[in-house]
Amino acid sequence: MPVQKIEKVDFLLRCWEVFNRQGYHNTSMQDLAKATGLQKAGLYHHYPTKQLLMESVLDFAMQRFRSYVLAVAEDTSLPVEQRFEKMLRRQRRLAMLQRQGCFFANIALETGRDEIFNKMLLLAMEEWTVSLSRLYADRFEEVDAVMEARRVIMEYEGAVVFYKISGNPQYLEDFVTRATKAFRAVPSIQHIHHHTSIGI
Amino acid sequence: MPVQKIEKVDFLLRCWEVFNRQGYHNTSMQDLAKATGLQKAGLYHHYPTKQLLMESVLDFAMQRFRSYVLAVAEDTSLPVEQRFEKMLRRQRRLAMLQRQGCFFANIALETGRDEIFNKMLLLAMEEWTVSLSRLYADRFEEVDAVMEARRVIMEYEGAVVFYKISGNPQYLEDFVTRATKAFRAVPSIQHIHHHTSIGI
DNA sequence: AAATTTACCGACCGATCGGTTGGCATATTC
DNA sequence: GAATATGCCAACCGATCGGTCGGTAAATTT
Repeated sequence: MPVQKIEKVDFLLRCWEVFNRQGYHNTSMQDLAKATGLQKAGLYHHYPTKQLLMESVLDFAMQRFRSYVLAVAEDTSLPVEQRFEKMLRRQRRLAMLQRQGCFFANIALETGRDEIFNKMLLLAMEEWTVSLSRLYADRFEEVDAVMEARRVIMEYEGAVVFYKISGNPQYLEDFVTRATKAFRAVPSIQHIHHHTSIGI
Repeated sequence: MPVQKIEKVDFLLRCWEVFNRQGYHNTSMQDLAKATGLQKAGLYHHYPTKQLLMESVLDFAMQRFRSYVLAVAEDTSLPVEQRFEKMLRRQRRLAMLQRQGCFFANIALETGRDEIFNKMLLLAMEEWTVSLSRLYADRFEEVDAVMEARRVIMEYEGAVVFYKISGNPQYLEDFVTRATKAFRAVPSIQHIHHHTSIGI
């Protein structure tokens, strides 16, 4: 076999950048070819359809998100408050790269009704939620921790909407400040593993 | 001049439905023609470009949003807590029509980087914020009322993302419940018009 | 060294894109 | 009733869409 013109990781990264900048429908295979240095037919050698290529890109994006953002939650060398803030700051930084916002939300709102990427997208959002909820674990019971984590992610997604149409990073900055402050304000409970049974 | 095939309001409504269902880039002039009963060239008789047609649709959408959702804030026949909940319930209902979510957010995330509709979109979001913030007026100082209103809208937009990829209305329902409960929990202050000047 | 597998490309496909043109029919103005 | 203005459409434009095909050149297997 001949030499590759581009490594798989580089290839997916370039595609991700284009999809993130232009959206799914507004990105053509021609655009992706140009961005990766291949020809259009070269893309179809590796991926049978645009949709399947996008699924690979989504998968790749999730891996990167996992290692760049979600991994912070597991870094036990940092106190939980710092982990929380660091996670939000990394989310924020991602959103501000080229002012694209949140890749998952972009694709979610654009293609949600088509049901083509929803399974992957929901999986990503729920994994994100679980990850963030672990930081609430010593402050809330599990159900509440998950709900609060989801609420914070929702607020983040909304902040991204404001940021994206205004170009003003203050919306994101305020979000981080507000959420971090609220997190610190919740008192830590000593996590008594109380099963709800009473008596006997 | 010959008879019109369709009233302007009906025309814009049909276009809005299509744009809301399919997004901006994924909607063709052909699609709009079919939805309105005209031919493509007929559209171009009224609007010189697709972009300008969209601007009219955005304007129309804002008018409808104003009268269906924002107007609730001004309905002084209802106590402020009920106005608040009614507004959120109407937002929620709008998002669930055909599961399209929030029209403004859809277009914002799809076209935000293109800078073509951002001015109108930001105007819409800020008008929404101001409207909702009026309900906080007897609970917060103005700056805080605006910030809290914006925060609730952000949370709503995030809830819509979850709803759209899951099809599960519970995300929206929980949002309304949570936000309404939080609103009721804030104590009403007697709105002393204190200018920040001290002494003299 | 022959056969096979792989990475890739130039050229092409029918369909559709946003947009244009010329003209027809109807309602209004004069 | 002639002139004008309007609402609309059939047919068309070059460009681009997602996707296909036949082939070439290089690395690997045999």
